[in-house]
Amino acid sequence: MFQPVNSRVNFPQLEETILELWQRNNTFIRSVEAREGGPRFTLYEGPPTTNASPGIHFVMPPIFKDVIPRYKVMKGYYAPRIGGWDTHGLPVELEVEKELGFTGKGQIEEYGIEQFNARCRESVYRYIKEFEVLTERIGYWVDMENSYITLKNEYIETCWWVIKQIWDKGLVYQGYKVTPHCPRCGTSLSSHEVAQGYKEDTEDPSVYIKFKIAGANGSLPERLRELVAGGDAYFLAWTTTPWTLPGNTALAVADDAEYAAVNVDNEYLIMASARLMATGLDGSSVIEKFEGSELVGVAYEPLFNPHKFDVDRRRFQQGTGLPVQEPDEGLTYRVITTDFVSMEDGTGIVHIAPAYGEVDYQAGQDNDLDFVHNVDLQGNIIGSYPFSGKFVKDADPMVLEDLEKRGLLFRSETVRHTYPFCWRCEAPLLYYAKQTWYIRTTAVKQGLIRGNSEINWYPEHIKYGRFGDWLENNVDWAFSRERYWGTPLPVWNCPSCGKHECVGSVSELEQRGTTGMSRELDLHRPFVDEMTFACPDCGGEMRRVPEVIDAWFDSGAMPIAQYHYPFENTTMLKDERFPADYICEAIDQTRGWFYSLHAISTLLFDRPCYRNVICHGHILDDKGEKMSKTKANKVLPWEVIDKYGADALRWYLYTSAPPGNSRRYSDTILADITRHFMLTLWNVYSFFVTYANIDEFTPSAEDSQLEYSELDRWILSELNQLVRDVDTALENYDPTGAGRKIETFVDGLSNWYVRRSRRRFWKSESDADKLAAHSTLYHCLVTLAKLLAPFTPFLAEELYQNLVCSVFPEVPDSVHLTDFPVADKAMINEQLSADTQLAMKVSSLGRAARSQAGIKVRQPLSRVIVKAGSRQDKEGLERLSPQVLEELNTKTIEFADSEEELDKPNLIVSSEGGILVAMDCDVSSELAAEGLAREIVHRLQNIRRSAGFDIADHITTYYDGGSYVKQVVQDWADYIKQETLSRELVEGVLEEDFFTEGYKLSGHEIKLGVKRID
RNA sequence: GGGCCAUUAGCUCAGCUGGUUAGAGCGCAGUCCUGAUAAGACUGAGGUCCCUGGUUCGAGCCCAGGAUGGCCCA
Repeated sequence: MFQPVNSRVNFPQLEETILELWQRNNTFIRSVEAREGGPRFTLYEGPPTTNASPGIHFVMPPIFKDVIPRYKVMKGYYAPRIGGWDTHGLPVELEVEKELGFTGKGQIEEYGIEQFNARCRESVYRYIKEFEVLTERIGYWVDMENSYITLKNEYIETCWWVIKQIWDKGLVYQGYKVTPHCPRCGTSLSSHEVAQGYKEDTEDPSVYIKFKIAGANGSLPERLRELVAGGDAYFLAWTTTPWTLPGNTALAVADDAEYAAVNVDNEYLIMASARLMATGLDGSSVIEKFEGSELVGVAYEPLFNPHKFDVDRRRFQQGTGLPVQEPDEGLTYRVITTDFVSMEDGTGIVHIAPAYGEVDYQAGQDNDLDFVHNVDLQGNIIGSYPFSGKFVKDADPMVLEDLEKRGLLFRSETVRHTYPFCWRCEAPLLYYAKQTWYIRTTAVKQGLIRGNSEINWYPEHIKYGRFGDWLENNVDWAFSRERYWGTPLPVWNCPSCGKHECVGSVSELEQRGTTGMSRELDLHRPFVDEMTFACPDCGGEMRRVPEVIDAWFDSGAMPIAQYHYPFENTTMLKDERFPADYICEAIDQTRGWFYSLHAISTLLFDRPCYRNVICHGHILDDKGEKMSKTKANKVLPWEVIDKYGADALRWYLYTSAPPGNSRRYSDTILADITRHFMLTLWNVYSFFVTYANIDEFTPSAEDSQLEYSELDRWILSELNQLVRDVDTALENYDPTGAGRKIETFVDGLSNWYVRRSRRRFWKSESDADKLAAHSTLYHCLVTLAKLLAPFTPFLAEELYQNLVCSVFPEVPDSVHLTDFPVADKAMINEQLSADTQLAMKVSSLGRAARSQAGIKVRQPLSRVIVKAGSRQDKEGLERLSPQVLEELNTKTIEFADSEEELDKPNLIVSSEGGILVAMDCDVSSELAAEGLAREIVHRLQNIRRSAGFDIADHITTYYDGGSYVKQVVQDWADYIKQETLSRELVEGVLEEDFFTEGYKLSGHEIKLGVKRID
């Protein structure tokens, strides 16, 4: 006996009991260990950052990670999977800052780095708990007891080792460069972090500024000198960042463009001719025209002479850096030429502030320009400007006000454009020249590209699209952060002689005679900052530089850091733990983890560290918009799981769209999936168990003796095709294709096989045909359980436990310990598949014809006439005619050769795709009587059901009606008895304790009553 | 400004190498069927296959340009 199965099922509840079963039996670990000795399959866990409670976006990667190793295990692979948590970095610090109510870095230092970092540690462990609970609940099997955690000393030590390796290759350097800087977090961001924070439609000032040409300068071109002599002349430049104007040290023109001097209110403004129209100055009179090259070298007066505002002026000098310049009251700057002057926006004259733009900095270097920093690292204006002390964005209007007073503001508008913000704290980023530590990834660019050629990307276009392009445009990795909670950069500096040393391990620190290591070792700040050692060159005291490293570096080092290589697990590079067979994360990781993994692996080993990647899109809300806190459109995973269960969520993610696409989530889709797929399968299962228990069917291991019907052979053929297709799809990292095939199969199983087979299951006699039906359906369900195990592990387990474990005590005690099904090619019959599809089509057309004629299916008809599309089709239909006859409730099937033959008044025809199906709608008195008999059976069944009888209960049936009704009941007595499990049919009075109902059927009054026989 | 992806019914998605009248599920209206079914069948309404050109005997599919959305880069 199988456990009885209720057709009403609560999936979330069911899953909870399965979870307990797995826990009790230690099923996950055993599923891994059972395959020890098999070929190894390695998954790398991309560690989630544990800085907040997990949202629905968190469940997408683990669900796609899970399906492949589960499948591989069933195929015999040894696939231990280790979890991991990304615990360092800005996001964690921000969470703690929020808790403490901090708004800037200064408060952290006041609070104390030791306490601050302790809170960071506490915070991540708190969130790790939440992630663990959710991970388990969604059925993601990963070893969380041995998870790697990036904050551990061992993990950090490996990161140090990696940096030392790169250092020794001469690929770590400190550069004075313009980097995207977050004034709130007080640190530079790497290019992949910046990428995550662009906001479109950001409103900024759009201002046109007048730069007065210095008349005293003698080097003016002839025509310009005449111009200046006649009145004030200005260059007109455009900017969206007024706060950078005090840092202006040059104007740039395109040397081959035409510039015009126009007369505006008796002043002369010079700008590109091509931009006159866009600036609205095309109506003004053009006084003179110049080539851009003619303007180069022309001097103009600074808007703000730095010396008047107590700000240093430096100058680029080849080789010597940026020495401070002497004060100069009569300071002028000059026009230069560069190749990035746009004629698409602005005035064709570009304002250059070398401290605040990458190209500006470059221009400064190339032209030995002056360099003025008028902003500090917190984004506040320094010096003694009228707007000093203000945050740059707040200073913007004050800068303009000041310029307007002096008549230097030509026009002030606003513009909407795309601007980068800090991906975490949303402060506007400032491009800011400062010193940062870099890894020279550009030195291994060819290796990065070559390695990528060996990686399989799903979807494929990522390979030479987004990821390939990214590698082609590789820039050096700015990997230091001026922060607190992170892997400390293991570089020590000697203040006396300037020597830098990189430390690659704890033992190296010890060997150097490092002081400050006495306490219990913690490689984080501030403890590591207290560790000092003597400079090998001059004997000075070497101190660690203040920076920590980008947390992306941590996660990118995980292939080896999770094993504390090379300090432990020294064989890991050779025993198939490296590289990974499979990783899976969201598309935004092309510049994140996918890159940091690839970069570090290439730098260290000159080879990729992963072979196959599923790169999935994002979950959007039901309107196709990104889920975000501010929009309040976030879907919480727990709500979904508590309502529909993890399997439904998993199935949705696998089958609704290919993983590479972004997808819209809505609650109704989960409801739909539950009804359409999960419950359909469940009902087939429940149907099977119901009848198997009634018949005391016991599956046997060998079923070769069975007499399969055509229908059985058909579904078994479909099943074996399914096994083959699912296997192939999963082999090719295509869970979506595999899942969709399973869906189609389950639909056919339920709505053709089971529907067509019902009679075989409920007929009274237990014959060979019934046994074949039971065996076939049993085999389908058991195979489905195994096929579904990687996708919907809970439902699969439930089916397996009840259908298999309860019968065969010697089998593995979980579906996840079984082997993946193997297709029996001998069972595949393509012809039968095609024929059955045709029979379905003909049945469908026949029903359409009946519907047209208004004759219900319960009324038998004499014949159906089919004009098939081909001889082959006709033969196929002939073979399957019993199924068609039953489905259409007709006595005979005939075949026509031409459409004309179907053109008769009693024939109602329906057609599609060259197939014509005609129903003969003449209802003889015999057919009418049979129809009435079937109608009576149908009514009796309904009474039985509403009376609450069990399917197998026997009854006595009472009936009353006119003579025609009585005659029909007598003529069809055997049939009625058999169908309704009636012992006898009693004509006459209906006693009150019976269940009775009265009807009018085909114009005849009839009363029916039933009573259960105990 | 550049790159990648998507755009097919009200919604979610299929659509093979270019080949007859472009499909499914959900939803809607109606009819039917049903002792496994929370299901199923049939009919109907619902399509400018994002747009504009081009290649071709033939384009949802190939090519060019553009639009919208998502992601990424500047």
